[in-house]
Amino acid sequence: MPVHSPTSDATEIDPALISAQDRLISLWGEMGTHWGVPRSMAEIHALLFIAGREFTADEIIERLSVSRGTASMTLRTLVEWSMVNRRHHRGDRRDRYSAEQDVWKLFTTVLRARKRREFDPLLESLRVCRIDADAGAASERGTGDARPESHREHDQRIERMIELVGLLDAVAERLLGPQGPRSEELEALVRALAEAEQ
Amino acid sequence: MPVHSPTSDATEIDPALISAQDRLISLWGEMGTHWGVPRSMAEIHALLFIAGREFTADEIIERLSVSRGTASMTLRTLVEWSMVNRRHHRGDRRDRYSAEQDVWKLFTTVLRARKRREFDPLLESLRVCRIDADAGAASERGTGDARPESHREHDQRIERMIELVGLLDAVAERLLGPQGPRSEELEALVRALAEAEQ
DNA sequence: CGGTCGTTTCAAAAACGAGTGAAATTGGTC
DNA sequence: GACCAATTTCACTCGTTTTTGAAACGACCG
Repeated sequence: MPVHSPTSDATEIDPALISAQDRLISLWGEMGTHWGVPRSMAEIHALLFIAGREFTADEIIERLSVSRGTASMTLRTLVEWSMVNRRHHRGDRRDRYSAEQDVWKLFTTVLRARKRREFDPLLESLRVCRIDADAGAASERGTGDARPESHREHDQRIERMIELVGLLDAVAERLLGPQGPRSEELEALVRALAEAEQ
Repeated sequence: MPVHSPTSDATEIDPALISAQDRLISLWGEMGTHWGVPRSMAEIHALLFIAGREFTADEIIERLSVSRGTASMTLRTLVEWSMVNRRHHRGDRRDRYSAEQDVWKLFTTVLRARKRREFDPLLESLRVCRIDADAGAASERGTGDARPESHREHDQRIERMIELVGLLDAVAERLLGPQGPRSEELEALVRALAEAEQ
């Protein structure tokens, strides 16, 4: 076995390191449950990130005591979401998994995913919550009734929500950039905002 | 009963309005489940927001078909988080609940709550995930060993996470301001960021 | 090809969290 | 201070989501 491709046993017998990693893995798993991410998914990602090297599925399974099924499904999802890379090594049938090490890229990846999966559809659904003046009013236009006050107020509230969500969406868009995230620029922008004078 | 204090029956017999409200309530409840907020909590808040008037607990219970217990617990939490105001009316033992109508204030309220409940403790916990050079190294200082490479790398990764979370925390701090949120300013800031040149 | 190793799928179990409703409590009233 | 209405609490139920583990699948190797 080549020296530069050490196994888990060879590299990770350092109790202080292991225990520090475990603290982060537990913490991250706990955070996950508060943010709608399955605990094992967060834990697996935390392990790959903090160890900063490639793992085979079996190493992950053993280290975190998760089932084969969970590891497989979770890794697939993490790869789909571009949080983890899968690599095939010649001469080894086992795939190796590793996590993006740039925390800013991680951040934008998550932001992008949530925007696409939640903000964009939300914006669309909100529009449907308006009381369309045409739809209902058309049938009773003959009465000469103006649109009821209550309808106008309702629509104003929806409109304000749309405006807020749309604005946040635009901020995300701006941060992500039109053709993929650019970490340095994003970081600079956020830093500027954080440090702006009170 | 005074005319200016109409009951649910008196004000809300407009099917178009009710159904539009219901659409929003369902949508918001659904969003809640994706963001770690109990469905009923999101629904109750949506109802109070979109109706834009005060409700008694019983009105909420009937309108949303939730149990007394859920209504009580949820309203308490919503009031704790300053998302909903409770008001006592003289001559009526029932409390009335209403939601903040300014969506920007809502946004800052949520931001503030999540920051306090999640970001701040997270930052604290992350620090504990470092391999403190003093703690472990002290016992084996005699060996003359420098701090292992693996420990330095580990701490660097943690440090980068702390930096990211800390920066987001600082942005939130900046947006919220030192003595409570100021909606107009916040809105202007976010608008500027959204519209900045690409 | 047949065997081996690794991955994926899926039905069932376990764990978790939300919701219920009756009982206890509170607070106001006569 | 006893009663009544409203609110809160909490042990339990119910539904969902997560996790498991075994079986099916697929790919690579000799």
